[in-house]
Amino acid sequence: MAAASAKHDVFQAIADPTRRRLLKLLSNQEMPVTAISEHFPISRTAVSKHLKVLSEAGLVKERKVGRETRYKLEPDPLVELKDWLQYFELFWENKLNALKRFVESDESEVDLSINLSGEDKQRK
Amino acid sequence: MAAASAKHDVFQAIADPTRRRLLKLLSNQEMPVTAISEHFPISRTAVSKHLKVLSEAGLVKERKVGRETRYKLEPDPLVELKDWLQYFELFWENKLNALKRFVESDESEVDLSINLSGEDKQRK
DNA sequence: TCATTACGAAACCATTTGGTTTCATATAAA
DNA sequence: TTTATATGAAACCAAATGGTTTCGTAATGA
Repeated sequence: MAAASAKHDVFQAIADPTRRRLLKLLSNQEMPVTAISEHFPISRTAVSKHLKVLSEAGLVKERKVGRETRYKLEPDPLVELKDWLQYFELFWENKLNALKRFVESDESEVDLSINLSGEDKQRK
Repeated sequence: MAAASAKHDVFQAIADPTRRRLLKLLSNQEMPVTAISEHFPISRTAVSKHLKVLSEAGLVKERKVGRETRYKLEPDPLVELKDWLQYFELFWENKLNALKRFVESDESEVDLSINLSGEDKQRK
C-alpha cells in the first residue's frame, strides 16, 4: 500500500511551518481553498501550492464540490514519520526505560547494538 | 528548557535524507568527520555542513579530541517531533478505535468531525 | 446571457539549499 | 622542524523553494 508518494516525501512536506499549520487546520474539517487561505497571511495561490505539496506527499486529499475544491487531512503517511521516530525512542528521555520497553515489546527486528552495561540484552 | 535551537528547527533538519542517515549512523557511535564522510558519496565538506545544520538544531553534539571533532546523536530535540505527531495519532491507524477512544474519554474539547461514511455532513 | 466566484497554471523573482573547490589553521607524527 | 592529517570557513554555483502577480477556465448566480 502507501501509494508511492514519489515527488514529495513526508519529511520534506512537514518541514515548512505553514504546511504544518495547514495539516492541523485540515484535521478538524474539510475546507475549500479560499476558506483555508483566510487563515494565512499569504496569497491564496501560495496556499494552493502548499496544498499541492501536501497532496503529493499524500497528506491531504482533495474533493471537488461544485466550483470549489475541498481539502482534508489524510494522516496515513505520517506513519512513516512515526516509524522513523520510533528508532530513536531508545535514545531519549529515560534511556533505561526505553530499553525496557524495547526488550519487552519484542518488536526486535533490528539489532540496535546498544550496550549499556556489558550485559547481554538477549536474556529472556 | 530546550535551549532555543534558533537557526534550524528539527523539522527542517530531518527533511534531508542525508541528514537522516547521519542521525542513524551517529546514534550507535561517536565518530569524527572523516570517518563519517566515508559513509556518504558526497565530499567531506558537504558532510560537515550537514553536521552543522544538525548541530544548530541540537540533534548532534560535537567534542574536540586532538585534531578531530567527534559527533554523536543528541536525541532530545526529537521530542518536539514526537509531540507534534502525537496530535495526529487520533486520525490514523484504526480510525474507529480512535473515534471510540475519543468518545469514551469525554475530553471533547475539540470537534474532530471525523467523517466515517464519506457522506457530506453539512447536508441539512 | 453576463457578471462573479473559485481555483490552478504560468511566468517571474529573491532567497535558501546542497553541493563543489580552495584555503587557513590546529594538531600529530616523522 | 617539517610534513601530513583533520577540519571548518569562504567563495562560488545550479537547482529548489516560497512567494508574488497575471491569466484562463469552470461553475454559480443575477
